[in-house]
Amino acid sequence: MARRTSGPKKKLRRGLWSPEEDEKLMNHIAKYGHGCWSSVPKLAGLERCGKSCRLRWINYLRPDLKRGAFSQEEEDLIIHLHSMLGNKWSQIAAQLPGRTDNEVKNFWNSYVKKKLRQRGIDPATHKPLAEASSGRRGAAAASRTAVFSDAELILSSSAGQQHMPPPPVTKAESYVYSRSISADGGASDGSLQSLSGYNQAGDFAAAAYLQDPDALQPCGPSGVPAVVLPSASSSSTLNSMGGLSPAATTTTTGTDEQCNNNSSSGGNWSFELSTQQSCSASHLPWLELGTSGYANGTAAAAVDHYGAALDELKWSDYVFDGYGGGGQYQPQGQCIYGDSKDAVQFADASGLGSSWCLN
DNA sequence: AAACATTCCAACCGCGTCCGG
DNA sequence: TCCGGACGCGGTTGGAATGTT
Repeated sequence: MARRTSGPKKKLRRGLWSPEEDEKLMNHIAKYGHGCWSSVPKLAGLERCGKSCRLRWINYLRPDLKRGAFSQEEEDLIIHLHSMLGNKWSQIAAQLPGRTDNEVKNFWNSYVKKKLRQRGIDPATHKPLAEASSGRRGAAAASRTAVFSDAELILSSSAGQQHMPPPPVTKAESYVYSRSISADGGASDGSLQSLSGYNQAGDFAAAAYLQDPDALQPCGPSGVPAVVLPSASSSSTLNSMGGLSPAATTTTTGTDEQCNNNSSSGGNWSFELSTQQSCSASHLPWLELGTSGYANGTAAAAVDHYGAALDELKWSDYVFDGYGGGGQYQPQGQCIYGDSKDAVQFADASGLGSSWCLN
């Protein structure tokens, strides 16, 4: 086991952080940014290791963190992303503004896992528990949960539209829960319907299909409209401090130091669609959009629509109550964020005007 | 009210990756 | 190319908070 600290230096504090320590760290970072984490404790007057300071900042002290319980939409998104990405908590958290990987991980382990198991779903594989224990009991469970096989997962309401090939990474398994599950099968309570976030209304309508987990990376080769949001678990942390517009980082991937320099001014958050290229959402290489939800036509129209709406959206709205709060649950409309380090993809999988993105 | 059990989450740990010297 | 420091990530743990008996 590696030494926890280097050399016979003075003993470093461990365990819970005191309010005084928090204040020191916050003050230091507010003034100077974190720079090199290993130097932070010394400069901030803390008897902690840099790693501990970094963790404390990322998971607790950052001003852009979203607090409180996970919303149903967040839960659905987590489940869906986990089905594709596995335990890539940082990538999952990158899709959840204001949430940290640690938070998502804890939420998963303490709540979602149990919930899925109660539904007869293996949280590790997102397949029926029945598959692990074959036999009549398993078959019954499979029937009860009505989870589709991978081959059936990628659905589109467009007749004749070819399914995308299966993701190349085996972990990437995505499927949906049908609402047509028998009433006594656990779906009637409504919770299962929303488990994957796909079955709000009647028949399965549309689902975002990620071609592969890497597709979550921003700015695919074809160059797509991007909306940049601060991530709770990324190195872009400081972009979100002090009122810096997330959009400011749309086309730049600055260093932490650069971020620090940009974080001094106040003001409202705003979103902007980058204008790198005009691009139809249907060209998104990483996303297949079901079309039935597009009442107004093309995916490109959706992008335009979002672009206009986002221009007026304040970050604070987005973070603190924009996540569909108060509105009808519309899980198909989701902002699918790219890797927070650079940019964020904005995607809609069902219909216009849906979801927390637009308030 | 006390003892015990369970849950939850902040923090720690170790490993992998990146990058500069 | 190698080495070491810094960082990021996922898994695990400790203990406070909460629930149950």
